[in-house]
Amino acid sequence: MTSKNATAKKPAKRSLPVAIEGVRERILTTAHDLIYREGARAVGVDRIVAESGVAKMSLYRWFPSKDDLIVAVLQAEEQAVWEIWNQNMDRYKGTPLKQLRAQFESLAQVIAHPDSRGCAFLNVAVELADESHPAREVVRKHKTELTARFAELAAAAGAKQPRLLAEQLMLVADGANASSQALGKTGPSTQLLSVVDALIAAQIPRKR
Amino acid sequence: MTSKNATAKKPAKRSLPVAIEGVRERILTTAHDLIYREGARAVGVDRIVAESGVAKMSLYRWFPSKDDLIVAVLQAEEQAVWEIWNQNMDRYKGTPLKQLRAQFESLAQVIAHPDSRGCAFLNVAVELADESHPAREVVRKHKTELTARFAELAAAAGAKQPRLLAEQLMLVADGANASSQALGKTGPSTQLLSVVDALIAAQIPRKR
DNA sequence: ACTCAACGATACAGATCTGTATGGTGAGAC
DNA sequence: GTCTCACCATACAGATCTGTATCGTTGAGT
Repeated sequence: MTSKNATAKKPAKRSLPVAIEGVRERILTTAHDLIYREGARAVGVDRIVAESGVAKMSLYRWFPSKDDLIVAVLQAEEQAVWEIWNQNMDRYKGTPLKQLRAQFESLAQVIAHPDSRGCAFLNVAVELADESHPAREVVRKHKTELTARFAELAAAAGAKQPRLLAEQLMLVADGANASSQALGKTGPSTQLLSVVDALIAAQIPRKR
Repeated sequence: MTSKNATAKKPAKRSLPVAIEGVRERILTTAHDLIYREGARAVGVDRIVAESGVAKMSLYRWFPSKDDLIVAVLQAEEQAVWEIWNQNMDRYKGTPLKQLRAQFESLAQVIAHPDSRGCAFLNVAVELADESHPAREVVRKHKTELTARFAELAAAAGAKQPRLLAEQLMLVADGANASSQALGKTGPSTQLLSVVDALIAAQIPRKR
């Protein structure tokens, strides 16, 4: 634990130009990349330090522990997810059914990418089995929020049971992510959209 | 690597009564349990040795390396899965649609159990990111076989596109497992059967 | 010009990991 | 009785892990 700076204040006290913000960001970007590709447990801080080209003490200045770094990585991932989400929302503004389906088209594309290793949140949840791990709370929070937004969209699209449809969609979203890791990107994960369409068809009568 | 016994022969050369078979089995059972509950990377061989009450050298006599032990654990899990599968098949012999649904009722029960930590194969695939890891082949093999059996059942049940339905079902099966780890056993994973029914209804006209 | 803090570089402490080496014990084979 | 081998117990080697300590440098604020 950091002995200095008992008042948990960020080191950048006077200004935060390119240099200072750059170090933290570089660490976070590298950690995000490595942890996603190889796993939070498989990647050590020495590796993150080496590949981000910073000093080890710099990492521990910005992140009190590796666990804190993992939490920060997931929060960064969450931000990236919502950016894509919002892009899809903007593109089909006013047509909730298309917005809903666009999110899954987007997910299907991400999963099909060669570098994809599924859902970063699910992966961390599997690797850090202890549910009291701080990173697990980030996972729960994100998945809960995602489910809520699906429910909103489902309601706006005229679903008979929006909450039910939202949970069904979460199930298949996680399924596509997980399955793509077990059986590759040409396996069952390619059926994501067909399942989504079947579930939507069962709840939203006509339209489109 | 084992220096002795270059001819990869099992140590039990004359007889294998309770004592000899017992040690290997105890190691395997303990490893299965620990690895499933806490993760293959989180659990060390020292821990497995301690909790199974054997000598460390006994572990390395039966399993040349930890990776080999992990492979053996997955193979044992696979065997356990097929036993449950066969029980469900026997119970509804002659009615493929009921057999198919029974497999998912069974899965739903397993997932809902307090000690469940999802699918052992998916978890290992996430933890061991390197797809050339020997354990990953066991995962692929199992999931491929499972998909094939779903397709057989789907065809027997009269599905229009059995292979498509099989892959859809694999997707939701993996989804229920994964989601139960992220959002708990009261979340989207509880919708497994409702999704399965929707997919079946879309492919199998009447019946039942 | 002076100060101060972020930063790089290196070394280190202490724990933990996989795998090996070694010696003692006990039970079945001969 | 003697031999053999699976097994237990312990210690160890060497690598790797998280986190800390230390020193020198640099660059911006005053």
